[in-house]
Amino acid sequence: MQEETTTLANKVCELILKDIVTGAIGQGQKLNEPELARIHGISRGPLREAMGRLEAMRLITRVPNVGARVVQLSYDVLLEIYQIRESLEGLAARLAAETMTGEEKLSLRALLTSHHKHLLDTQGQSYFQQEGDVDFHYRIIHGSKNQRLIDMLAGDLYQLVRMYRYQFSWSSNRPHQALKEHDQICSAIEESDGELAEWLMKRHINNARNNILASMNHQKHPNLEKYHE
Amino acid sequence: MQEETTTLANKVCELILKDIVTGAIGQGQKLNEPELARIHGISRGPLREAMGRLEAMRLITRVPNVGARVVQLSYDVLLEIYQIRESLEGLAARLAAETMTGEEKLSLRALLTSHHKHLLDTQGQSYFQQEGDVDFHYRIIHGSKNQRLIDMLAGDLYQLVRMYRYQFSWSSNRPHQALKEHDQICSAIEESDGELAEWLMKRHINNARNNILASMNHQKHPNLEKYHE
DNA sequence: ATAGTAAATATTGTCTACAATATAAGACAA
DNA sequence: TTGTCTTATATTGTAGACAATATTTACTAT
Repeated sequence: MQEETTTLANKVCELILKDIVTGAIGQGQKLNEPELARIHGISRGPLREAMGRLEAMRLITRVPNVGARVVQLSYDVLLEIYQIRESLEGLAARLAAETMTGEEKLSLRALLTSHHKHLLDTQGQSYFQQEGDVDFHYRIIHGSKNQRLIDMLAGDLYQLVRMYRYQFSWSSNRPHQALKEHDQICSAIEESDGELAEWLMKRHINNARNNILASMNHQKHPNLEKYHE
Repeated sequence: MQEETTTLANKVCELILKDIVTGAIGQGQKLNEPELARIHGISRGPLREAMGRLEAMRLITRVPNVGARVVQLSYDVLLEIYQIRESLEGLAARLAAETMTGEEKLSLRALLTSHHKHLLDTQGQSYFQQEGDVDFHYRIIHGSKNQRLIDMLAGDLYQLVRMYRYQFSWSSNRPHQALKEHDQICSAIEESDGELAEWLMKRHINNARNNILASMNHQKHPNLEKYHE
């Protein structure tokens, strides 16, 4: 029983998505259709379809008759995203607190326990911290049970967040504090206190936002050298 | 100076979008590619690109090797959307209050004045009320200056809201109350009181949501007869 | 040298044809 | 009649060729 009925456009979209998120295809870089098609061994038809999806999730921008380029990351856009995340993930936390099952809550707590353990073992190794943060938020988003909300947050928006994490070396340098905040949010959810969960999540994301703002003062343009080509 | 450098896919996308929103292409209806292409006098290439965009804004759903269908509207999804709107438009109202220029504020007030006038003239004709409501929210969304937020609210999400307005005959039956709430929001914005603007907007949308919930009890499935084919 | 213009090239947009898959129709057995 | 299998049809996915637009290059005039 193979559920994976997919298409060339889907597969290539995934591949290009990864290259853009990790920076293998740099910011602002032009996407040449014949070249990309040749690289992936497909024709331009499915390639253009893949590019259409990347455009829909705003990882590339297209101009008619001119072509497509990878978006340019900036602190301004990052702050825009965090404003939106604060609102939407606050909502997600409230809904999660109201609708998560006992099983889901236990699983969420187990996730935090493992994060705590890893944090002690590795003295806050940043890579794990990043992925762990993504996991935690991911769980809560899905716990909201609001499909549209899930699509918005866990779909397009998070690809951009991942892209920033890879390429904007701001590297959450407050792992212990973040974990503590996660713990508070988890507790509120366990007690089905939606109002508190929302408030804590919004503060948590706002703290992360302030962390970014602080790092802006140190390194104004962290990766201008990547604007090659 | 013609700025409208567009493409066939763009134009046809607009046309099909309109047909879906207004119901000319009914809910759940299959979209046949050769047929649609013939109707619009284009080939399947640009048509598929147009359909990709409609899929991205979640007006149609596609299954590989099977095809595309118009989404089915439901009260559950409508409530999901209103939860999201409450959060995001609340944020938009706060940002608008903080960043709108004096000129924009004057224009917003003028809009409300004209709405008030029309409401008196027509005794709350519902069509105008609907469009007026869209206009008001549209202005505030753009006043937020957060491009990502603008795209999310004024782009994909509002097409769905429009679709519900056309096909889910819930017809805002509280025009005077809604206008009064708009007036309050506008005042908060004029005074640059972001916190109040956000709170008022959230309550405004929550009221609309409750209005929908109330109508759910009267007419459970308002347009099941449209599920033809 | 530089600015402007025209030809040449490259890239994107679109169409047509073909391959792969799914759906519908029909034949056969229970 | 009903259910299943086979065949036929229709529809979607993909490839390749052509048209339209943009970009680059080369050339001329100032």
